[in-house]
Amino acid sequence: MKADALRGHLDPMILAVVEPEPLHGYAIMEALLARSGGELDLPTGTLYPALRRLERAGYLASEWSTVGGRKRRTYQLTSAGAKMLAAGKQEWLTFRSVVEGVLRPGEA
Amino acid sequence: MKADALRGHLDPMILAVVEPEPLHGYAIMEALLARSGGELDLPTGTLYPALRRLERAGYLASEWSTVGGRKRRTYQLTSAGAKMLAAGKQEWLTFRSVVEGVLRPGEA
DNA sequence: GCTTCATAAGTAGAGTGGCTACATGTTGCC
DNA sequence: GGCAACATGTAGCCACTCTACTTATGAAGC
Repeated sequence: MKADALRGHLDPMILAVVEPEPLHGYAIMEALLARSGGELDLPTGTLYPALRRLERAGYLASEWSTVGGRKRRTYQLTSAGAKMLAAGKQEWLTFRSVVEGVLRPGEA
Repeated sequence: MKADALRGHLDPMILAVVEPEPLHGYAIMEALLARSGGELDLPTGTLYPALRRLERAGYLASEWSTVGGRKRRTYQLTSAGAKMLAAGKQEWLTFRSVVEGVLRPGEA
């Protein structure tokens, strides 16, 4: 999977994995990896800046904690983030229908 | 639909519309608009550079012609382009399953 | 004749966001 | 002592889409 493909789709995916429960960055990486069947292996240089961006934008809120001597920054969805996630899901459906309307992926 | 969403997905879509028959730039724009149900209205500043890029890469071949006093540059798919298109369709299926695995868009 | 829209192709420059590569530190296993 | 996994982060690159602009013809409306 090419890198650019992710552009603009990563944000809702991050919001989606923290929706059911707050997670720290490393756990978010693992959740994305698991939920994508091992396909979505984000480099830290992508994830951490994305988290800060989402927090600055008000979609996530973070809190520091220490577990077993390791510092963690745990992110949870804000109400604005929940709205953004819902909008993102809707946009995905539109995007998908656009691409498939043009690509007709069945006709290989 | 946000602009970035298109990133990395535009190329296969362009290849897809010129697959059945060669088209010139303006006609490609219209074909994309039609096939996407009016959603994909590309600015010329996106399309024309993309076409040149795809030609430089060997996926498209172009030819000038004049129709009704208007100059047209008609693009057709090369065999490398056809391969690229097939690969692009496959990649789309992977990408789709990754996003939907993470997003679970049904659970709105 | 003049304006305006659709047709047709292009360039310049900006912005953004995911990437590579690097930096830092802990815990636990061999 | 050394390495893997855990955990967080920054700096800078680069590719692609965008806005805004330029050029030019044909047809319709007034």
